[in-house]
Amino acid sequence: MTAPTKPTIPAQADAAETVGDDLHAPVIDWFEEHARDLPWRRPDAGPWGVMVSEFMLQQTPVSRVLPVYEQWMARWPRPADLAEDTPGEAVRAWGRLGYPRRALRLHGAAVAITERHDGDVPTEHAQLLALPGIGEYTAAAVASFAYGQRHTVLDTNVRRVFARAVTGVQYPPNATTAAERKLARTLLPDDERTAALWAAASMELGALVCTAKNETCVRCPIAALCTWRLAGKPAHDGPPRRGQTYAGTDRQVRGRLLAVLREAVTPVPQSVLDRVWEEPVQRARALDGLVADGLVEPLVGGLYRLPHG
DNA sequence: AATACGTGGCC
DNA sequence: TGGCCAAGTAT
Repeated sequence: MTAPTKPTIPAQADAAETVGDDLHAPVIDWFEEHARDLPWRRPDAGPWGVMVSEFMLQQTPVSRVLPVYEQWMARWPRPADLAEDTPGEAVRAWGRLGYPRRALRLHGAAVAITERHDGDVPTEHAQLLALPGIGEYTAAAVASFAYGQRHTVLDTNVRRVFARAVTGVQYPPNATTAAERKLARTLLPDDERTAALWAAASMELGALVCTAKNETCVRCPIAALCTWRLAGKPAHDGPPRRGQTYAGTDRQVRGRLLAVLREAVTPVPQSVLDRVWEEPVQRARALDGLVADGLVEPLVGGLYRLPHG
């Protein structure tokens, strides 16, 4: 069918096409000067190192990932090495990084890579996306950082940089919008190598300079072009961004239960787990949830351990 | 679309 | 001191 009326191109996207050309060089130059020397960015990290780092960095600061990453890569230097071990060992090695389902999914991804991809991290975005624990962002990140491909890598840092520099607002929307994806595509350099650099550079800018709080515009390579800054840095208006409650939630109980099981060498009796939380209903619900998620394996006789299978 | 999912550092 | 924040994914 033909579209009788072509939607008007939003003025922002139109302007962005021009603006993009002004942003790329300064941001990439800044990156090449100021990029952190992170282990997963070194040439010897390889696609598996990039992928492991991306799993660990989901919602988790670099400083806490570094030591766990080093131990992980030393122990499981290839996907097949991790696949041979139990998922419980992955959960244990995950330590206190948080969101331990990531460890389970990373193990599952390693198994899938071993079975379906001959042990090599796949190169295609669609193949990456099909792996457990890999969503839109991580698929693009691995394809871009590990294989130098041209993808829109839209994480919280990049979204914030775009929101400020181009859209002129302090914070991006709560959830990623179609408009943001469109803007990211518009801003993505045509050249593959430049696009990959741009992805890493715009993310690093958001992580180091254009931060959520206490942004340091004096160090920003595109401050002169930043719409938000030029507008006087107006405060975020819209609906408040949902905070994450934690104290007293099932998540806290799950955390305590799993902490006990991570430290245990032998199966743990129910009675020991019972001590981590007073309230029995919530305690039972949390444990059931962990079992349902595959993070805990119940054995006969009221014993529990990290999953072996 | 909204919600669940860990943990710890910071101001 | 406690809410905010940190390279999201799955349902």
